[in-house]
Amino acid sequence: MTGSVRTRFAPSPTGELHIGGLRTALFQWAFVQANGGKLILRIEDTDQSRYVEGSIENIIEGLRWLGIEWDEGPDVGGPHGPYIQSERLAKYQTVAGELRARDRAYRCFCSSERLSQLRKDQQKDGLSPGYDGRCRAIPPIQAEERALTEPSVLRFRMDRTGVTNFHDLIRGDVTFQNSLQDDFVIIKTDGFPTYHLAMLVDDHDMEITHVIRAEEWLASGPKHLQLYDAMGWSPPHFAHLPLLVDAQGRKLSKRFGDVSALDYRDRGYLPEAMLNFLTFLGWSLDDKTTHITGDELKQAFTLDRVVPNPAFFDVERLDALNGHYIRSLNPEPWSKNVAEWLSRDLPTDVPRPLDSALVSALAPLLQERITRLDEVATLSRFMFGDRPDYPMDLLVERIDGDSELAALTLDEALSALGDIEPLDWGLGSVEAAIRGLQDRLDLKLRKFVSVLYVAIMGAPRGIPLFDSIALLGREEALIRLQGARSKLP
RNA sequence: GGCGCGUUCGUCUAGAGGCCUAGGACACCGCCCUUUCAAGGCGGAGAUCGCGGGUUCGAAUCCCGCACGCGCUACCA
Repeated sequence: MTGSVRTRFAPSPTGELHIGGLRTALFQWAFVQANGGKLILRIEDTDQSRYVEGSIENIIEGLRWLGIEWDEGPDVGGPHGPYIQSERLAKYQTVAGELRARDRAYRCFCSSERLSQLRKDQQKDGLSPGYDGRCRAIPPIQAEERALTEPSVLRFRMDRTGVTNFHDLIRGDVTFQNSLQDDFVIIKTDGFPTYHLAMLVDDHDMEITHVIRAEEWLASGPKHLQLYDAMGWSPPHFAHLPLLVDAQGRKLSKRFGDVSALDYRDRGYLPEAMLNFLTFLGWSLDDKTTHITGDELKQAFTLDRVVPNPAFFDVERLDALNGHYIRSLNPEPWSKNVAEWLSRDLPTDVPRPLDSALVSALAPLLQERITRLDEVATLSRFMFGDRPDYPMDLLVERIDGDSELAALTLDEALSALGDIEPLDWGLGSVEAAIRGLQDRLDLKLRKFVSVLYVAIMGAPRGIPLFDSIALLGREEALIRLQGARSKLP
């Protein structure tokens, strides 16, 4: 591959950046990086009715979150701008005019009612649905006259003979019968181009060499190829990426739930984890690599290692990866993350800024038992003045309901911890005191420690107990133990 | 309905005629470690490579047919 590779990510501003779109962008970015090429971001807003305010910002934010950078786009400019299609209308009109001059496009006055009735009839008769070419034969002069008073669209005159085939970089040769093609709309009643025309014009203008997009576009290949041919332009290379699907094997959609890229960020997924996860949805490096960074990916990516079959978006795997990356974070950045998510999620009555000494003491205790950052607050809110509320049953849940043992454990803990001089309070003394309980109760620590967990944090599981008690402070720890004791007979 | 694409452990994948009695990872199970929960270490179970025909000394890998799934079938992208 030469250094002149150019590809583009071309989302529609119809809402939030879709996770499937993110994966497409990631592959495009990796491809371009691996080949010393350029990535172009282009906004395809030719459907005014679907435009959603803020979409462009959301898309850009989502791409940046993953570390994807582009060389040309609406925000960074470039030599082929503008990069928003609604600002390039004149270009589409020019090409449409050229197509008409070449008799490859004609006005169509058919109403949408007639068109949908036509489709219904065709389907009923087992025919391939498509425009029947009713307006094909209207003489151009006559069509222009009618256009003065009647709404019309512009259709592309497809060549219905022979076949169209092209080489897909991922699937190999693909062939379509031209007789099954129909004359599709290229300029809508409102004067805007459809996707097919706008894409063609822009890809040509922007000197795109590789069109990398999702498989759902495969079937429109013939349309695009004929359009290129009609204009006498040479087409780019095509690569259709496998779809991301849900557990039922269907294309990911809102039905699936979390389809917005940034929602994953907001639920505590690390960009490194998401990048790693998405990378292996359809691509692999070799027979054993399961972890990869953006830097490694942009060195190693090749389209010929993309598989053609769809991939299930398995959140369990994302979770595993996220846990992996959380654990691999150095103390500094991890602590920063904890502070951030704590102040985001802790109840509002906990005063901010948070006690930074406490936060950094807490951080290492959390690191190994968290999958998503939004679990940080849940696991540590008991440390921030939030006395646990729990039913008595929970105290004895893991000791076979033995409330006598629970009471004894609490009494002994109260006394052992109470014996520690306030000045001696610390992890060492607390641990010694609790461990000392083993002799007094003549039981292994693991046999009764759950009672203490519940008393201190309100659950039989959580971050390490000794640290928690030490961090909580002597007074507060004793109060909680007493509180637990008072629930028992 | 038509056309297109796809089909290897539950999942993501490795595999481009003999290296495959099919490898890795997640999930699952067990053991170890252990202050709970995790994490970590070790081990296990799990795929007659969608099915049926060929070609070949030999096929997950090549060819043909079938089945199933998905995608497309808009004045949406």
